[in-house]
Amino acid sequence: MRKNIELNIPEIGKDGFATTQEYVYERLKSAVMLGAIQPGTSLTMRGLAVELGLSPTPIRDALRRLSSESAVEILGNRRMIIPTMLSQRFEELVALRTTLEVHAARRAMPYISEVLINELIKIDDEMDRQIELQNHDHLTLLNQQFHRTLYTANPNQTVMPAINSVWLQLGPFQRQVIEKVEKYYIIDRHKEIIAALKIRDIEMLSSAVERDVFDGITHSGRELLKAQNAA
Amino acid sequence: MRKNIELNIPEIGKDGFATTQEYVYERLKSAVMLGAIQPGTSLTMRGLAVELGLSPTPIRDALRRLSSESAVEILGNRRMIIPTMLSQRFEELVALRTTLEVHAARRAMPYISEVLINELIKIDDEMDRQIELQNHDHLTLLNQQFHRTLYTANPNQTVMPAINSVWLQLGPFQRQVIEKVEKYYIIDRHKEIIAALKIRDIEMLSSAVERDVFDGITHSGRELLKAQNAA
DNA sequence: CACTCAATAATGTGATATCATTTTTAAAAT
DNA sequence: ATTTTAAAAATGATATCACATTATTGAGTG
Repeated sequence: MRKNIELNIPEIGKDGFATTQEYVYERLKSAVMLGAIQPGTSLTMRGLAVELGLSPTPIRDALRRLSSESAVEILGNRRMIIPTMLSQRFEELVALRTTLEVHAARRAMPYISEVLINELIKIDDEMDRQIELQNHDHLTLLNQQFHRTLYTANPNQTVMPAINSVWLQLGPFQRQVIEKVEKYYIIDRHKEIIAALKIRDIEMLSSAVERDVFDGITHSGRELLKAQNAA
Repeated sequence: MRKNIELNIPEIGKDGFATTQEYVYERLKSAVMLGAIQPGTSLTMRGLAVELGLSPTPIRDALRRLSSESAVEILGNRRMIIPTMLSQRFEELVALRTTLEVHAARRAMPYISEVLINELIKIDDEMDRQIELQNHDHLTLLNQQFHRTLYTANPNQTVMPAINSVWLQLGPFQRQVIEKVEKYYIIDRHKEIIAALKIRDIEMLSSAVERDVFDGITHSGRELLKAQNAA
């Protein structure tokens, strides 16, 4: 029997998307980002087509796009799965994420305005509220919104696609971390980032972003992987 | 009348590719990389399908993949073009390329072996031969092979897709630089990279890679853009 | 009970058809 | 000549179909 894939993602509604393919892409992307699809799950075009009530064509497009972004892995036998995390890959991903986000923040610095800082403060305030509610999905999205707002302050930035790809690759694992690590403290380094922006201190900004990435997933991710290896 | 797209790329032959889509992708990728398709050229699925004697389906897959990698731009009206280079985008791309390649080199350092160094020397020797022949296409490919060999020494690296994307975005412009800048010196920083690898000096490696990117395209690219703005 | 292997089902790929939208064209109007 | 505009052609998006390849199943065998 076919193993049904859980897509318990808030239905976004096909409206507002120019094409069906884009709708499927955004839906699957958020499912991967938020870890709604378990690593190891194999995806089939026809299966998803039935599940979403569409023809395989737009599904195929969306899956290809996701595989371009390393969000889904194409096996030799043409099967597609959400990759499982391994310790070495994890280390590479967080190192790359740090490099990319520090780069993006530094390149955004010249474009920081008071308006943008206020926008970031607003997002961060909303995050504080969601931390109390322990709403992890919403928190993940807000966290990404915070970082994306900062990095896209630079109107010519070319780094967001790479950052998105890394986020996608870490998404499913982060969900596992949140679920399985008991004491998952959300430490908010955004205050430091905002402080650095206010005084236009690029070195302080760099290290604040670096710490944000480290505290956000690196430490607890390593713990989970160590526990998995021991078992 | 339809403007025919020049695809004067050495026919690679459909053999050796698992799927037609992959063949089209590799063919178009090398065309973009080597600048065989002029920036501003608009690509149509049906046009390419006729040109390559295939159905639109695999063409579509390949184009979508290339657009995921920012090699082709999708306009609002669903048209696709090879993007033209602008000064600000160029600065972002070379800065990102530097960041990514320095990162990749540093993460590869622990995996460097004597065998790998010899492989790099072999590629570099071949480059020296091609420099004399002024064979720019072959040189570009060898240069990429040199860098890819270094970065993929790390078996867990996750940065190559991002580097490939940047290479693709700089490809068409680099061709223009080679063609239009009179004195296009190819300065070979690979000797420095190899020397740094031999003595396992990571800071020397970082700055050698940085200089290699700068000398390779940054300086002459800026000159061309300045000349274009003046005109 | 474990294993082999053939038949059956399911899958990804690529081609074709249809449709709404966009681009091109060329004739008409100024 | 230049602009307007309506008809024609071309295009991308999606659905459907055919086919070769791969996975699954289950009966037979040890």
